Amino acid sequence: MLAQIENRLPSLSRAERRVGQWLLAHPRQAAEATLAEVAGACGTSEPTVIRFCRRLGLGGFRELTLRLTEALSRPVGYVHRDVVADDKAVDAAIKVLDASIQSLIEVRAELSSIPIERAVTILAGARQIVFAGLGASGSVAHDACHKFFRLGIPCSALTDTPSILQYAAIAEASDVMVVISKTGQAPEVVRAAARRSGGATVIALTDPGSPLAREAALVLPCLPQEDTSVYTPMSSRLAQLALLDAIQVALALALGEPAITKLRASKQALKRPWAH
Amino acid sequence: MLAQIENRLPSLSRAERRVGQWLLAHPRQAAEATLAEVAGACGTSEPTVIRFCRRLGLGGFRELTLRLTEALSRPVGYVHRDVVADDKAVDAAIKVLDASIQSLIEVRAELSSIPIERAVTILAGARQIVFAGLGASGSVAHDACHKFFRLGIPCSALTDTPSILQYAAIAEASDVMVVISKTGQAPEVVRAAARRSGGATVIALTDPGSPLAREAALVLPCLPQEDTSVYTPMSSRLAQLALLDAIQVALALALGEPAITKLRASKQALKRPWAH
DNA sequence: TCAATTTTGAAATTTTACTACGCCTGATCA
DNA sequence: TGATCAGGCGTAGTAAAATTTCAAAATTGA
Repeated sequence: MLAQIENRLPSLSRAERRVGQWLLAHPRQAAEATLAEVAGACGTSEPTVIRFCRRLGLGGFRELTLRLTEALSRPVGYVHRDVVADDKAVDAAIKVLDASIQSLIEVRAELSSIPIERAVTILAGARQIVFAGLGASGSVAHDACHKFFRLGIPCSALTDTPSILQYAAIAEASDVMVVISKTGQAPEVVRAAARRSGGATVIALTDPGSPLAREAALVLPCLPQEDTSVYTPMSSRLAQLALLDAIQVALALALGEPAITKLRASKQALKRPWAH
Repeated sequence: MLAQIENRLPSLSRAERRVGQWLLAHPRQAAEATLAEVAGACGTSEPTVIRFCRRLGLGGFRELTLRLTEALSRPVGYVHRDVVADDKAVDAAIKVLDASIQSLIEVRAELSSIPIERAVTILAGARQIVFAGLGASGSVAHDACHKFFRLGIPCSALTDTPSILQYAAIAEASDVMVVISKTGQAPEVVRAAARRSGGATVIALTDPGSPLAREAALVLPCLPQEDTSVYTPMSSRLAQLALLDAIQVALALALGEPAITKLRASKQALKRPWAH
């Protein structure tokens, strides 16, 4: 539709061409606007806009808005396009979503090279699972904790340096410490993983080449995607969450009936517990 | 959109349900029809159709046709297949990832019916933003807090009932309270939103039909997808995170240079601060 | 410069979306 | 069982938006 407008542009009269140009420049706005608004924005009159529609083979203004929304909602693929300063809020939001979707698709593609099986084996034997992460990784840790404890496994989340160091000092052999850190550089966290007591197992969600990765029994790679743009949010964090989701489900399968029962019970408990 | 209609169907009155059913049965026809035609086809009156639109959170019939054409013009991808007990770990993981991707794609598709613009306007004027959520929504709150405070706006995250109630009692007019709750039923949280002091603005990330939604100045809908399978992880939570990402970026754009500078500085601060 | 033709917008007209109001049904309680 | 009330629903009216009419202005070709 937009291409068609552009095509027809040269063959139109001055006022109608103004209409076409404005539509191309503000398609989203145009799709929501009324006839009068469009005419006003183009500095022309309502009949001109209608004649414009007819000349494009449309029945009227009503049909124009339909064809426009259609054109705008056709997905262009989820390739990452950078957010730019003059994007409208919705355009920016779409770009951010696309980036997030893209990063999940990448994880999915890499899935077979991620040692999920081993992670599940290790976690299945854990006396307790401790998730550790600082800053943004802290919320990932919290989230993971919420998720895994529903399987009936004792879990906790540590999100500050002193707690992590203290825990490392008292860890036991059958504990599993899941350390989350995008860069894997934070020295205190690396130290905690290195000096853990009792030979607790460390699983690291981090950059495979980082110092933290070297201390871990198992690395779940978290591809360090470039944060080129200031606007880029941490979509790698979404990927981490999704990966942990996947592992949790796989773990539930591995644990079998008892875990499933607990899962079901914990879901049940949330079902309007406040009803009468 | 269509999914949303189907979702809402049971909670509608008889005449409105007829409208919804007809829309689901003849979506393409519906997108082109006029209000009178739809009313006629459903064997009901025009006001009923309009009330139906309003109940779905749309501005009116005009918006319904837009959302419908939108829904019709996009293909469906990553279909959700349930995890079954004899899946291998990787198979299960792939299914979980697919479900997550799908839920993000759905959010992306619904984006234009989500009042992002208004959310940005409200947040841009906030003296402070308080994110409140219990349980799994608590980690979403934490995450959001981490994200928005990097724009230079005072933020906090409250993840337990007493804190939330206490805060509600001392909220000020220019505060914004972002309440996160998938079901929107938790009575204490609803009470906190209802009894906030000083007329603070409430934004709710919740089911549009819930009690919590009624207390909010703005609802960011969070489609209550059926947790049919025990294995289904809370992928709605991923969607919430992604949506908040999008809003944060849109807000950064709206705030302009000062916020961008702070964002850049906060990113810079993370760049190997421990090097030499 | 003057018709012939096209382009354009003001105003009238029709169609469409929306609102106010009151009736009706079905539920609740005495 | 009957009175009362809330909510759902449609009639009829209103506002607004789209479309048509028509005449004035601009453009073109001699």
